[in-house]
Amino acid sequence: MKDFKFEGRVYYNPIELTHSYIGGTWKMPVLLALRKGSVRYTVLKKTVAHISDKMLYSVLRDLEKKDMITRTVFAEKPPRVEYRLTALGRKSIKVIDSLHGFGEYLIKLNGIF
Amino acid sequence: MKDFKFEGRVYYNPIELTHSYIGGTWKMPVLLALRKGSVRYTVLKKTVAHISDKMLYSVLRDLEKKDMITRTVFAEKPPRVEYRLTALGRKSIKVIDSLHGFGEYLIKLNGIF
DNA sequence: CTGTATCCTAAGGGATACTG
DNA sequence: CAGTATCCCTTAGGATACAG
Repeated sequence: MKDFKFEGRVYYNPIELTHSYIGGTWKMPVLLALRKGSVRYTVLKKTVAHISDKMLYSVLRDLEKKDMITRTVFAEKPPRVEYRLTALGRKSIKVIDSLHGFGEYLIKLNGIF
Repeated sequence: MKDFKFEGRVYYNPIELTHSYIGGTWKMPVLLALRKGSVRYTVLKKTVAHISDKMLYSVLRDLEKKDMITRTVFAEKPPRVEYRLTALGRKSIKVIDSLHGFGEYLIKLNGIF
């Protein structure tokens, strides 16, 4: 694998690029929370246990920039904003499921629960 | 999903546990470099482009502790040490391949190369 | 050849408070 | 309801040097 540049930084392999899209503690849980369809901010916050406002908003902005989700604002009062997976976001779900499955295997393996 | 404790820290979901096994910048590239069989330190270092001694040794120790790889020392001169995937390590390869595939898709998508 | 140890920086992420 | 802004701390990871 040759190195490559993308948006101002150097990557050494495809896995690093994947990390920038779905890496970190919170991106995957948020994407999973969107798998069933449109979800609004407050619901998202409740669904993704323990996430702070700061991390939720920063993850949402980042995923939006990377075209993994869309953000739709409804001109209502109080305001309603809904988030939804794009085609690329849906594609990532398969990968995340794989990670998730491995995690469940590890839980069994280690006798947790 | 309920929270759970494992080796002294709290996890909120299976994905966090997976991260602790194969997360970070280097664990996956190192595991991939071992997929074909036993590999010794120097070869590993060359195979995993750009990794420093510090990160390589720290990743190897961590993976060993988590039973993802084994370390075998041969009493030769100069010393020879070989690393190899365990069954659990081999299981992780499927997951990593999935991440890797997504990365290759992203590369195409973004017109890199 | 196969590591260890030390120092240092950047970035991820928690806590808290505030706003249209 | 749906964010933003600010402060702070921890940890991943780079650079460098040294050792059996």
